[in-house]
Amino acid sequence: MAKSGTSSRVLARESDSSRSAATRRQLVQAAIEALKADGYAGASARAIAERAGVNQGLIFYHFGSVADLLLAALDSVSTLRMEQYGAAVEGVGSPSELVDVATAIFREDLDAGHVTVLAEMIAGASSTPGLGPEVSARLGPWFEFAELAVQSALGGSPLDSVLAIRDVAYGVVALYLGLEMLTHLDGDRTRALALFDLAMNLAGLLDALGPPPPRPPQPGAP
Amino acid sequence: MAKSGTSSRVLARESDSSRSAATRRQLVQAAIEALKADGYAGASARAIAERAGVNQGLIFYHFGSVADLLLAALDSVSTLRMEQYGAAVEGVGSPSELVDVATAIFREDLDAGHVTVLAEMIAGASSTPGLGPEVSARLGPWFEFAELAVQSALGGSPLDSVLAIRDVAYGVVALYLGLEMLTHLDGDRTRALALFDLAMNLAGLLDALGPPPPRPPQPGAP
Amino acid sequence: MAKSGTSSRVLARESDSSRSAATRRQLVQAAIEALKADGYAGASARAIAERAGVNQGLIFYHFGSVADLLLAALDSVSTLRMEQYGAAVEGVGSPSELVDVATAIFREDLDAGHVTVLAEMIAGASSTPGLGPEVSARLGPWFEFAELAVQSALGGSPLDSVLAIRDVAYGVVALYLGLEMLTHLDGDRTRALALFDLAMNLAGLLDALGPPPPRPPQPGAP
Amino acid sequence: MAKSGTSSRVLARESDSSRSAATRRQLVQAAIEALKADGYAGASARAIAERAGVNQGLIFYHFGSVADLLLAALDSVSTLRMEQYGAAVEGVGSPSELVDVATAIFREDLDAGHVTVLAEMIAGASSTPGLGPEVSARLGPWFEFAELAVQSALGGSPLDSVLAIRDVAYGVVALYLGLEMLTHLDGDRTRALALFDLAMNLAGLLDALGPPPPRPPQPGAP
DNA sequence: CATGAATGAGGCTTCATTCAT
DNA sequence: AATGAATGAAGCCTCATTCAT
Repeated sequence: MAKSGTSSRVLARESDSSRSAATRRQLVQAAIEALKADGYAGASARAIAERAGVNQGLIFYHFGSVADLLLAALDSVSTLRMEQYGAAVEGVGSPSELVDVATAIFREDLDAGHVTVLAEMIAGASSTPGLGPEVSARLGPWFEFAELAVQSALGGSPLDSVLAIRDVAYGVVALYLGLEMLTHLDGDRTRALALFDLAMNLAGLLDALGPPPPRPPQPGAP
Repeated sequence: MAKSGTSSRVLARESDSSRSAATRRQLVQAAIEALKADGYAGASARAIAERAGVNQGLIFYHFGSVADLLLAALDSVSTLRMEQYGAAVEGVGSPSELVDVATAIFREDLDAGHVTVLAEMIAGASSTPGLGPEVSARLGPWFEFAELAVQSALGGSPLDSVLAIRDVAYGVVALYLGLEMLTHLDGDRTRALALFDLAMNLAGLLDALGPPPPRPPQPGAP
Repeated sequence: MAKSGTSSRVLARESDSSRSAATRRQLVQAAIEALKADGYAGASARAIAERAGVNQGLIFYHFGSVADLLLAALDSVSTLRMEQYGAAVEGVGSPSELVDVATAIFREDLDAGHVTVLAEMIAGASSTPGLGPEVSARLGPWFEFAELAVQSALGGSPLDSVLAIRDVAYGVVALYLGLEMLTHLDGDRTRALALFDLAMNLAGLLDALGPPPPRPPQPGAP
Repeated sequence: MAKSGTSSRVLARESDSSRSAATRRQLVQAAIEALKADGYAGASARAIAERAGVNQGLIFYHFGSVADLLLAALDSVSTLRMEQYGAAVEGVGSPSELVDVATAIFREDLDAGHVTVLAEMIAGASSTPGLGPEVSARLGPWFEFAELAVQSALGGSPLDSVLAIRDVAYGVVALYLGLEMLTHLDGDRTRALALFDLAMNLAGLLDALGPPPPRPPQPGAP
């Protein structure tokens, strides 16, 4: 509808195909790659600009600061992952199904290093004044999604009463983060994946205890 | 006699209270504090030396490089924590006792920031070539201790057969790490501690299922 | 018809209220403000454009370079001040009247920062090749006005023979400049204003010595 | 007495001949030259270091910031000039003698550009947050010296009652500053020097009015 | 052992200016 | 006329490390 390039600077968040948007996309992508490959301390303006094949000054022109670019990178990863996660969890109704889906997703995350971005930003926030709250705010979706997933798997099971969904979700995110860090550190996925197998065993138990899984969301049903 | 730097010091009475050792201790301590306060990227030679009230050059004289000093700091934290953990877990015989002890330890870790050092080193390893394997090697004791703890709580329970102790231990360390990172990020301990409460509930269930704790040392029992 | 940028604008009714002229005026005004607030080194293209609420590129489109815009700003301030000065000095016939008027003008200059622009440009000229002569040329009116004023107050007095009007005028401008700089530096007007009081005392002496002011335009006198 | 190089960093203000002091001296000298030649905006870290033939980082090692180096440069110029001024004014007892001495000094200042440093720092202070008060504080000696000089020339004359010494001194400094700026701008010393001739004429008048100049400082004489 | 000075590279950010649209 | 994107140099400052003393 709007012709490309006339969108005001503030609103130009969506991927229009203007030159500006292309540069921004390149920079965000390069920032993500730099975080994955060289960690927070290695994601410098120079390194990112080089990776993007773009003038260093453009980082500041488009994002104002390196930290803001990194936050944009985190946003990008979060958004994409949340979409992916949401699609994957759709239709999950039992613990074992959830673990199944989660395993596939986790494998993908490990291979592509998506969560590394999150982990590096969390750890890096210690070093950059003012970054902490920004990163913290961007964790919201991760918690929300985890709650959704936990709810969809555990809701109605006997554990529901014992476990506060919100707390479990917090732990799930923490565990996910920790597993990614350990795996990234030594490059050995097997130990983390073994845990998912183990989770699958437990999920089998829960499946048996739980109610015959109906169709997931049943608003209005007493 | 001793291979540790007492060489030309005539008066060095005790093995490691030479001036050299004192400096080393100061630097290690300062490195730990720098990692806690300013993260990996903030733990620079200058920052550490300043904190230690010591000349920058001494870092390189005593440790060869900043990275090596940071590793020494990690070693120090690991050793101290392992001793503490070991002492705390001694005599634990049931899941609920373990969770009890773990909660106290975790609270201490959060307050003092011990695990922050570990987390920052893991995340920072991405940015410094060659650091990864060194950090990885230093994770060994953490895994071993976690296995010990899990074993002492779960051994003999019906879950013993379903769960590979080693895998659970891996997950425990990951979770611990992730919880510390999240807590450190937003400065809110309540959500992490809620998880421990929740774990206590679960442990209560396991207590009931498990066998009356057999061997562990029972002073006072005739 | 007019050589000033109304070229392709059909509707440009008045000679200089075209859009172009408005932009130029905004930029000149913003440059003046930038010089007052942030000095020469703070009057960058970006800072000025931001202040003007206008695109950075327009500075170069309309003025060719930042230096040229700053010169235009200096021109603007000079012109406006000269008009004001001229109006104020009109009808002054004695030393004390002159000091009276000068005090009011000086106070105004201090409050509004007009002379700051001049001082910053003079000092800044050292840093920008080729700027010196341009600024120097723009000092002409200030000297001329000062001569006029000195002449109108001292002309015919016994001092007239001892003092070269032109030299006194030079000193007056220098003093004005110096007082503005010192005042601007520490934000304390009192010391500079005390000097004007003192000048008033001296002027009183000169009044007594001088002849009853003869020629100057005396409207109303038959 | 103390062997060179053992003086603590804080106290090392005086010119000892350690390597450190030599570098500092070079940097201060280079900063002065840069201010004279290229003004405040041209006195960048790079430019100064290059002029000093010294690594850029040493500026920050020795002075902490460019601004602090520039202040050290101002200190250096002030101190040296004050010594020179003090020596020159010694023994001055009449207005004409003072003007005589002042003329010689001014000529020297113009040729060497000493006051340019002061003027550039005053003007530059607008552009650098926090610099103003520091520069202002360093003006103290200039005012004090001017008061001393004015007092030694005017004290006891009939003008003494009409003129507040302190205010006149303020004006003298302002005039000196302004003359230096104007002269530096257009490279023409003649107009400023003509003013000193003019001052000499006035001083002649004052000499006649004043008391027979005794020997200047007469402590104990009622 | 310890100090402080030095180095050269690289950190983030802003500069004046140009150019395509 | 005006916009916004781009460039390359330069701004200040900190980095890890080395070396002479």
